[in-house]
Amino acid sequence: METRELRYFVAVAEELHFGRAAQRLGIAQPPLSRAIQQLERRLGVTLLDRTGRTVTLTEAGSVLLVEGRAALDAVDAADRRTRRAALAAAGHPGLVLVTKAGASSELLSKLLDAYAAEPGAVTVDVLLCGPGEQERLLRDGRADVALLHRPFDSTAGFDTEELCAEEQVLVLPAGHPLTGRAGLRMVDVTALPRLPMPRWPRPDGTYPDGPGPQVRDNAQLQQLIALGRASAVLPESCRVHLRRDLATVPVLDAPTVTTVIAWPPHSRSRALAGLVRAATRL
Amino acid sequence: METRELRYFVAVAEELHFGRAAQRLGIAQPPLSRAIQQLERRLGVTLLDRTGRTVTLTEAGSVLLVEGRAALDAVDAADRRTRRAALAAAGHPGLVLVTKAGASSELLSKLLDAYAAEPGAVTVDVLLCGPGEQERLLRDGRADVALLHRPFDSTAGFDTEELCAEEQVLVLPAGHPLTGRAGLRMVDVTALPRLPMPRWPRPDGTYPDGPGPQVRDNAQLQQLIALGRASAVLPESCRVHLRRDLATVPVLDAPTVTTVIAWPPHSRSRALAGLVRAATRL
DNA sequence: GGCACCGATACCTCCCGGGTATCGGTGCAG
DNA sequence: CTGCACCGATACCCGGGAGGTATCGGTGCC
Repeated sequence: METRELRYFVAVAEELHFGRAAQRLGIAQPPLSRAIQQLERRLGVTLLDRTGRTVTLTEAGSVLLVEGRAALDAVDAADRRTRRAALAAAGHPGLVLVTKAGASSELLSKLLDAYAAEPGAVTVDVLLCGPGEQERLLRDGRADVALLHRPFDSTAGFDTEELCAEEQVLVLPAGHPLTGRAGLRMVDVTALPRLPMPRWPRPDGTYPDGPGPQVRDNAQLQQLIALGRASAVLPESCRVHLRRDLATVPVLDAPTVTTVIAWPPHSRSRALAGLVRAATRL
Repeated sequence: METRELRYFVAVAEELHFGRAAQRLGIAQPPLSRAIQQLERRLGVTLLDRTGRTVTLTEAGSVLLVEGRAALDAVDAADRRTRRAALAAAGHPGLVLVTKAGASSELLSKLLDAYAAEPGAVTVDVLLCGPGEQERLLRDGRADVALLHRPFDSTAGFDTEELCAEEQVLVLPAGHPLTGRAGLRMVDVTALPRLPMPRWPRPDGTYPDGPGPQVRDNAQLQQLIALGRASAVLPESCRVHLRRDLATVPVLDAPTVTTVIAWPPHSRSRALAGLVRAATRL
């Protein structure tokens, strides 16, 4: 199986439309149809049902969508990591660390300081991204190491080391009646129809349905909470960089958030090992 | 990057010889040379040093060897898992479980029995293989799930669940003087020049250097021990299927062996989930 | 210094990936 | 029910590139 075929199939499987997929790939529709047919013939498997006017994935097709994406990420990772290894050999070493924008900033700066103090430390570029993007960046080689937050982020397929665990708090506009409470339960939180949880974009840019406002970043979220249009349950470490017009109340039965440092398995980089060592010593 | 290019590069990187690599790939040498050059040009990276008569890997080349193998495994896995998904959809479901030949046989049979008793259980094909091959089989899709033994096997990149931990014992010919001891230390074991540890083949079929005899499977190993030509440190569960003319002595400071059940991340199979559930309930 | 070895180059062929034009089936509007 | 718009498949053509053979050029060893 060639990566070209995989890329073509993934495009069709995502669009469920040969014309749009071809457009996205920058080729005409007929060659795309033929490539998919050839792929199906070589695999001996029907991947798509073209019944009438709609295209749907077969069982095997959805497996290939998932596995094919993973394989393409692995190929991309090979490409990028090779390029970066060449740069590193040419005297420009460096690590790319990715983490969710606005999370664990305190831990992160402590980590960077601790690592920078080590002998032989290397420049660390920090990449901030939206929720759910980190795993992708780590898998396809755009990043070398990530700070992930269980249970929100999946650590499947990575090596990890736990760094810290923290409870979660409900973030409210200052002066809200609940502010006086010493602790809340999740049922109390979901019983706040006037302050619904905001909706974050999915990796593809669309938003899930629900009552809450759409939100794109942390500043937006805080403003909405301050305006009394939303509330949010966040790890307690968020308090240090919260606006002054917001208050927090511990949520006693919210899941504990564990911050972990994660990296792709089989990493052999000396610099990465040093960073992980520095992290575990924090 | 196309998988063809990756396959070519991996062949050359493993052989460190364009002629042999071309032969292995079933093509002539000149197209192979050109393909590698083109790959280097497209990456903008020198992968191989052709200084005079020998070919060596550059730093970037060794990265691409490791990453490229992983990527090719991922592509193979996509292929195989898609085929198997089609078979499963056609009414022939089934799981392939791989484990080291001669290890954890008791645990394995208990696991298979427990799983078979579950409602909706599916046929489980058991694949036995040599040491170090399991991870490969799991990564490239030839197996769905594995029983691995830490710290011998690496679980990097897989999801795992611990099943049991056991201490290790030294296996000796019956009647050996040490047989009477209640426990040993590793220093006692390495101080047995007359009974050296055997040498197992590496994944590529070659043997490491050392004083011990070469050994290919469990029966060979036991015969060599019975003959007084070798000894071995093995998990204590091996005792149940040991020949009668062998004896065991606990090794107190040998690393604990943990048997884990491992599967590729992102597995969405119902059958696999059932098997893992059965395993954790053992 | 000659020779054997090995990767690179030159040059040719043919397959296959991609393009355009068109067909054929499906579902919706009027 | 009929026409039409939509969409994937087919027919056919073209060009690039992958693969083959012959050969060159550099290196190291006898």
